[in-house]
Amino acid sequence: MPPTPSTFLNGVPELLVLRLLRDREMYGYELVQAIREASADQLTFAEGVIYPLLHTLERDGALSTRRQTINGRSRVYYAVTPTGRERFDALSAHWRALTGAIATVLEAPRHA
Amino acid sequence: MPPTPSTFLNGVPELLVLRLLRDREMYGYELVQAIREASADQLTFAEGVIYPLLHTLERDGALSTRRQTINGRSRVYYAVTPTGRERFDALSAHWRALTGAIATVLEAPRHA
DNA sequence: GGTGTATGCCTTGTGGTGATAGGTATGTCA
DNA sequence: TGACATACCTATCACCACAAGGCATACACC
Repeated sequence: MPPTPSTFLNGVPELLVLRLLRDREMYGYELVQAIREASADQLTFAEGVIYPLLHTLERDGALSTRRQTINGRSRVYYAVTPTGRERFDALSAHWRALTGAIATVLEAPRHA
Repeated sequence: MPPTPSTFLNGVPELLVLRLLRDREMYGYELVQAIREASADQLTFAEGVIYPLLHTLERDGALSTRRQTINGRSRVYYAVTPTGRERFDALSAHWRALTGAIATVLEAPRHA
């Protein structure tokens, strides 16, 4: 009966991943926690969401990868490419436009 | 390659339908245009989205219906029930919490 | 009379995506 | 030894917006 856990979250993982990687390169496992921490535990996307997303973004040319072994564990660092930067800018603009429009409808005094 | 047209829109039709019906009862066809107009054409949900949604909300007890024939055409008016009102309040709160959290991540100066 | 447009309802099929639930492997610490 | 964190991955499911139709009546225009 209650809305599904993913209500309002369509597209959000991609938006946040690109946003965080805009600051600095990170690896998947790190991103999962970074999103949770940056949102004060309000946003949590599991690895099953992040890893496939990273693969898609890399395949689309939005991210580049760099492999590195640290303490015997292998990490795959992702960085935003110029294409990815454009993608983030477009996504971000889309996000602002939509949330603005929705706020307009929600806050309108009355709908005659 | 660009994000799908429905990016960021998961759950939004339900939120807006309940919001508009909170003001006054409306029928499906009317809601389709009301959403478009209330958002200055920035938000458009076709009948294929709205009608099934109305049926689901009615089945869940969030909406009640009233049939009326006007000018030979049959209309189905929908009104928010107390259950629907609660649902809207919950959805609305969820919306504000998520958009707030996302804004926090987006606008953070830097993610160390 | 015929044609197009608006009104008003509806359904089916598909694609995209977050969620769930696994699996594999190494390092660390009690 | 066992438990837990780290770090990668995949397959399957459920949900929902979208596209693309269908059906019927009213009305305007030519």
